[in-house]
Order: sequence, then structure tokens, then C-alpha cells
Amino acid sequence: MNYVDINEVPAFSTSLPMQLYRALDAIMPEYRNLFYKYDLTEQQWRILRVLWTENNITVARLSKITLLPAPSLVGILDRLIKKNLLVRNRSEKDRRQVQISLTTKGQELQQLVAPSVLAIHSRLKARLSNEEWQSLERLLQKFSV
Amino acid sequence: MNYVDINEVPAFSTSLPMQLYRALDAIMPEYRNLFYKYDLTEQQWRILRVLWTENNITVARLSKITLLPAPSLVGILDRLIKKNLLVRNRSEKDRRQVQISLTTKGQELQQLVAPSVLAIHSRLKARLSNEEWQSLERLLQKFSV
DNA sequence: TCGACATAATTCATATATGAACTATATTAA
DNA sequence: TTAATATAGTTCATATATGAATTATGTCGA
Repeated sequence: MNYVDINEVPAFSTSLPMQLYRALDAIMPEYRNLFYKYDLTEQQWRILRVLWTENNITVARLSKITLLPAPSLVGILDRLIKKNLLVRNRSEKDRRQVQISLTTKGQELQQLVAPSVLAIHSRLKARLSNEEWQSLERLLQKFSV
Repeated sequence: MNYVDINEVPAFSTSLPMQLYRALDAIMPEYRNLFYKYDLTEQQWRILRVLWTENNITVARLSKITLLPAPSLVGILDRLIKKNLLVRNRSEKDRRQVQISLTTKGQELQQLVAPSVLAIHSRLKARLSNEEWQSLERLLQKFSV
């Protein structure tokens, strides 16, 4: 009567969510330690990282690319603006939209942080072969469609 | 002078953290919708899920298995206790430790939620072949050592 | 052109994450 | 045995996540 056969239940730790969380739990502290040196949180860095490539974009697009929920973005952007790293500008074409742009200070931060982030990335990259990376990316994409 | 060659910088969206976040972002809402029906958050469910398999464990062990930070656990456990799903008991052997145990109500909840969680898991499982699952698990483990 | 509906951003209430500090208890070395 | 140190759990301050509601603006069809 709806009872679950424990033998058919995957062990908690081998469930897909927990495997993904465990990987993140292992790799993110190193990133966060780095961001901390520049007085940035992980989420703040994500926003800057996107703007460095694609400046002057709407909040909605920023939310989509960074995966940061819109309500969270409000506060995160507030704090980045307070640090004089970026600015809000209401769009002229569509008054509902708000464009986010880097300040000079926000742009300059890239040169400071990016090299170390790249170094972390390189060390991660070295843990798998090219074939393994392609395989991992392909498999992960099967869920994020 | 420390400038980053943009061609060597992996696109933000293809970085390992973002690929992992994107997979989670895609699969977790379905779980959360389910938990919501039973007035549970994702984190609250994680704790119950562990206790259903291994009851009466310390907060430290619960933190380790669920990956929930100890400071967060305090409040999460408070709310589960308030809902009469589990109890705290200070350990006799080591007075520093606190043992967490399910109440009858907490135990009974398993029969209600677990089948639907298993159903979600089965649908996820169907997206990959057995070989692909093994491959994915092996690759993810390379980071969570 | 007006009213129904849609969209972008924000606000709100509540829950959780993060890192530092703290309390109580346990352990260890001199 | 006692002082130094370690550990388990908690508290604190701040930042972020989640889902619902709200405000301002746009769009579309009768």
C-alpha cells in the first residue's frame, strides 16, 4: 500500500542532486576564498563576470545568464552599486527595463581577479582528460534542457 | 602585465560551476514542488531522508551527510522539531553532542513522500543509459574527493 | 482608444548560506 | 592534576534563495 521498497530507493548520497551538490561543495570554497580577497561574494562575481563579456544588459537577462533569481538580484546589484562597480539605468525604449552597466572601477576589477580564477579553472581542468570533459558536459546538458 | 587573453578564458556558461548549477537549476524545481505539498523545504527533506535510513545521529554527522552547514542546521532542526517531526537529545556519552531522532510522525512521513520522490528519480534515471550514469558518477566523483 | 492581459523589476515574508565568534564539554600534555 | 588545546553545537551579522504579491509600463484585441 504505497510502501517503498528500500532496495529500490537509491542511497541518498548517490542521488543526482546530492552528487551535484557534493561536486560544488568540493570546488567552490577555493573560488570563494579568492573572491573574498577582493571583497566579492560568489554571486557578485558572477554578475561582474557576465558584464565583462556583455556589458549594459537588462536585469532579466542578467538573471537568466547567472541563474540568480530576480528578487536576489535586487540586493546583489544594490551592493555592487554601493561599491561603485556598476550602475542602473532605466531603459529609454522600454521604461520597465533596467540596464546594468560596469563603471570604470568595475571594468578594472577584471584584470585583478580574472587571472586567479583562470588558474583555479586550469587546475580543475587538469583533473580530467579532454574526452572526459566533453563527456561530462554532454551528460550534464541532458538535464539542463 | 597580467592581462587575461579572452580567448583562453572559458565562456562563463561553460565553466564547471555554472554547468553544475544549471543542471541543479533544471532538476530541483520538480523536487521542491513535491516537498512543498508536504510543507517541507528541500533542506528539511534532506534531513528527514537521512534519518529515515540512519536514525538517531549527531548534528555533526547530519551536517556531513546532508552537506548542510552546521549554523543552518540549527534553524532547520528547530523548524522540524516545531513541526513535531523529530527531537533533539543531548548525548550521555559526550555531553557536547546532540542526537537527532525521528518522531513517529517524522517516520510516517516517509511513506507519504518517498514514492513520489522515487518517481521523479526514475524519470531522471530514464534520461541516461546505465553506462552514461556510471560515467557521470565517476566523473563527478573526481572533484568531490 | 479603452480595458484585459502580459511583462520587468521590485518588495515582502520566510528560509537558508557563510564565516567569525562564542559556550560548554572533552582531551591532552607537562 | 591543571593549563592549553580541541571539539560539538550554537549564536551572530550579513548575504542570498524562494515563492507570492505589487508597481509601473507595454501590448493587444474588441
